[in-house]
Amino acid sequence: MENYTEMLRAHHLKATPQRIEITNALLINGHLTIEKLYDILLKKFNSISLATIYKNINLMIENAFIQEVKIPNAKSVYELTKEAHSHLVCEKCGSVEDLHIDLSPMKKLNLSKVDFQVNKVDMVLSGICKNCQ
Amino acid sequence: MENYTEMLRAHHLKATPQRIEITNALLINGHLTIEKLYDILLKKFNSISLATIYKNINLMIENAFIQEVKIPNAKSVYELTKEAHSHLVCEKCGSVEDLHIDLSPMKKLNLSKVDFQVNKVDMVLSGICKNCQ
DNA sequence: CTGACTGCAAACGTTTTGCACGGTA
DNA sequence: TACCGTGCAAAACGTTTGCAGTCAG
Repeated sequence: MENYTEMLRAHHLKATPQRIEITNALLINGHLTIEKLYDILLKKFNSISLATIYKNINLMIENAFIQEVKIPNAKSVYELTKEAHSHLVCEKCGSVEDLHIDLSPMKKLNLSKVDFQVNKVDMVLSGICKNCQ
Repeated sequence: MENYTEMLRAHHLKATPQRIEITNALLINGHLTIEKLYDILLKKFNSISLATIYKNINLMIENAFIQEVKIPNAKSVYELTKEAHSHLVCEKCGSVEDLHIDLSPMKKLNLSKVDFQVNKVDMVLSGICKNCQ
């Protein structure tokens, strides 16, 4: 928390209560849609605006504090930026979990037949989570 | 072409000129946004409606003829359904190419520590394509 | 104290819907 | 011929913008 206050200031962004609560909600919940984030923040600020959520999400994406995760057949979720990882998405309950798996071999495509310089790998594994099995 | 006419009928969908042109455009172009698809179809049908495009895209997704590909920082593209594969997206020119690479090892996650039954793997590699290097 | 941020309302772009007409089977 | 599909217009949705008041630094 204090952590993100400093991070915000380091990027010349004011550490408003709304912004701190956004990072907090993501820290606790891991992955959130705009909708759920709004619901959560409404409990803390009874008159927070969706516009504020959008403005801050976009600002924080630009500053690389958070990232959007696009998911097949579902709304995007947002998460705090951490080391590169993939995602497990449950087709039943919609839960999203991180999967830390080494995809660096994928970055060496330029050495093989396909001539493409890979900068980033986004992988989503869809299936059934532990609880839903 | 005749191919898709049959496929449509097999699914109790009428093989209208608009639908045939959609499959045709995807067959020729590989990956298209709604926007580009609309532009292409406008040249064949000077009064085609965006509503028609959307209705048909959704219908054909439901019938598994085509698939949506969600791309980081860009609009979704649509492609004809074929065997599972990944995508190479150029960050400079925006081009999308198929990459046929074996990801079946990813499906065996349930055998390891992570208990998750993987049904589908969606991977997008972002970087710089051959032409843009 | 001052510029940045919030919340509201309006605007915007994209996607969906309802309906009358037209075309496929 | 019967019904499905098209095109139009309007509506619904998610997101962005402009602005006046407020707050963090």
